[in-house]
Amino acid sequence: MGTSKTYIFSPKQNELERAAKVLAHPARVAILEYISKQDACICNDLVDIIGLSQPTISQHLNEIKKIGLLKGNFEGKNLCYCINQERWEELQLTFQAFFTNINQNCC
Amino acid sequence: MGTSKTYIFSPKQNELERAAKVLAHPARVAILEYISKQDACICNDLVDIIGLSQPTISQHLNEIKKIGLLKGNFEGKNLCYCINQERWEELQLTFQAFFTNINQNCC
DNA sequence: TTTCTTTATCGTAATATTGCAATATTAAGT
DNA sequence: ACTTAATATTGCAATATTACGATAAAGAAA
Repeated sequence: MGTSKTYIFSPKQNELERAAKVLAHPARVAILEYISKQDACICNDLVDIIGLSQPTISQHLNEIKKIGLLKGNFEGKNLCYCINQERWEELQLTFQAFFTNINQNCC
Repeated sequence: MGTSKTYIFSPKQNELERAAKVLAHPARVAILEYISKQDACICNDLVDIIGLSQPTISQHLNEIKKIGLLKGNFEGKNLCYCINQERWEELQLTFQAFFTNINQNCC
């Protein structure tokens, strides 16, 4: 127990769930908002901006990375990354599709 | 620890996070998809359709209710409820707004 | 090479989430 | 009142998430 029974559900349902999970923390929302509004790659300073410890920010960034929302250089001292726009739009469509299907003939 | 530091973030960021959290489980996605595609109120049978136990479904429904996505009759034996369309559109806009702001002058 | 800066990983503690069996509740039907 | 059917609540076990101090790793700069 404690684990979601993902195998019961469709790939699309699990994909939406995975995308939603990334947005299901205000720090990740804040990080994504900040990066997506920058004019260039971001190369540090997230720790100061968000206000969580460096390890915590690192973990959150990793979650965002895992779903493919970041692209850039992830080697060496100074990271340089930004939003992976293709993936961004893909997820945008995923949410859009979810919210678009709804009937209203009811109570 | 184990608790998100929600007080660090803006109301909007926390609102998106709360909405995302509801979608951050495939069962809740499935439940919402099913209800939103019905032509009328739903009055039972979710347990059979989703494939989780009755208490578990009840808990998931409660999470969905808490964010205001369901309206209807919640008293008595046979529940009858459907999507609260106003709230649905509100959350749709919340996600839309989030995904709309993005710059692309980068790597 | 040593030092400094930046990011990642490890280890751990606190809390949250998920799931279900057992039980309670609620109201309709008899 | 008694039974039945549907949903809610309780209690608990397993796992996941969040956060951070300590430490490691990887370059850049001296």
